[in-house]
Amino acid sequence: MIQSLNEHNREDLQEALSKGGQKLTPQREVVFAVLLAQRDPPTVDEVFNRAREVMPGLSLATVYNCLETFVGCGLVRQVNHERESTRYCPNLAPHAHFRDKETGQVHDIELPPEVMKSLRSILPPGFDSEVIEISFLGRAKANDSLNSN
Amino acid sequence: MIQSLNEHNREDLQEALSKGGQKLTPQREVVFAVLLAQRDPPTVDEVFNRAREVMPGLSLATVYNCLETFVGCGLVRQVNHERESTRYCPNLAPHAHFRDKETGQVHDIELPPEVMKSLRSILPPGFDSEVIEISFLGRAKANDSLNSN
DNA sequence: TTGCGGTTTAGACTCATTCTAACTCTTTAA
DNA sequence: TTAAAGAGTTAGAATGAGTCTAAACCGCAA
Repeated sequence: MIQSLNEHNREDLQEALSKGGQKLTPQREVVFAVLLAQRDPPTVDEVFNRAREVMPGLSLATVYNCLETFVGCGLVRQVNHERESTRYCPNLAPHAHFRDKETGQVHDIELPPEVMKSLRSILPPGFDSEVIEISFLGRAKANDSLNSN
Repeated sequence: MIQSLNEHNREDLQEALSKGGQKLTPQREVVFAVLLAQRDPPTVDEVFNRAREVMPGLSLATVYNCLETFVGCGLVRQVNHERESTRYCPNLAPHAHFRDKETGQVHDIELPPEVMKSLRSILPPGFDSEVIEISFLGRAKANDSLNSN
C-alpha cells in the first residue's frame, strides 16, 4: 500500500521541483510516493493503477506529465528494455539494469566507478557521452526480493 | 545504391538461414543486401524504402518478417534507443552503440574483451546474463563516416 | 473580483509494430 | 499433369504506448 511521503522525502521532492521551476502538487506527491514505495521499477500503467488507489480521480495523462517532470528535474530515470513500456526508477546512483527473461522483473545492478571508467575509456577521441545505459538480459535464480524496497 | 549480394555474402546468408530451418528468398536477399550496403544501422522504414528501390512490390510486413527471421538466425542484432524505432545492424562482433544527440546518427563502438569481462563481473551471484546492451548518448565531433560501410 | 499562468483532465490522435486472412510459389504425392 | 500441402508474402486492420489538444481547474496577484 502506498503511504504518503514522509517529511524528508517531501522536502527532497519540493526542492528538486523548485530548482527546476516546477511546483509541488498533490498529484506529483502521490506519483512520487508510488515510485518510492515499490521500486520495481514500474511502468506508467503500474504507477497509474497504484496511484489511483490513493487518488481515484488521477488521470493517465497526468501520470505521464508528472513522470516527465521528474525526469526533467533529475529526480528519476527512465529505463527502456527493448520495445517494452518505459519504466521509471528513483535510484539515481549509477547502476545498470538486469531483466529476468522469465519473470520480466527488473533488478538494479550497482556500477562501481572503475567499471564506469573502463566503459568511458572505450570511446574513440571526439566522442563525448553524458549518459550510459547498460542492461543485461538473463536469468536470476532465487534472489527475488533484491530490490524491492 | 543497393547492389545485389556478392557470392560470398549470399552463401553466408544461405547457410545461416538453412541452419535456422529457413529458406533463401528474393525478398530476404534484398533486405539483407540493404543491411550490408549501409550500416547506419537502419530502421525498418529505412530498410523498406531502400529495398523498394530495387524491389518495388515489397511490403512492409515482409520487411518486418525478414528482419525477425535474420535475428532468429543470428544474422543481425536489434538496436533499441529509448523509444525510437528499432534499428537492425549486421555487425555481430560484441559492440556498444553511441547515439549522437544532435544528428541522431548511431555509431558502433568496439567492446574489448576485458571490458566485457569487467561488466560480467559486477553481476551478483545467481545472475546469469546472455545479452548485454550498452548504449552511449552524447556528442560526436567531426568523425562522421566512422561506420558507414 | 477578475484575470493569469501553470496544472490537470478526457479523449482524440499518432505511429511503430503485430496480427489476420487471402494469395502466390515451390515442392511433394498421386 | 494435376492436386494438395506448406512456406512465404501481401495489404490492410488492429493494437497499444505515448503524445497532443482543448477545456476545466486552481492558487495567486492586481
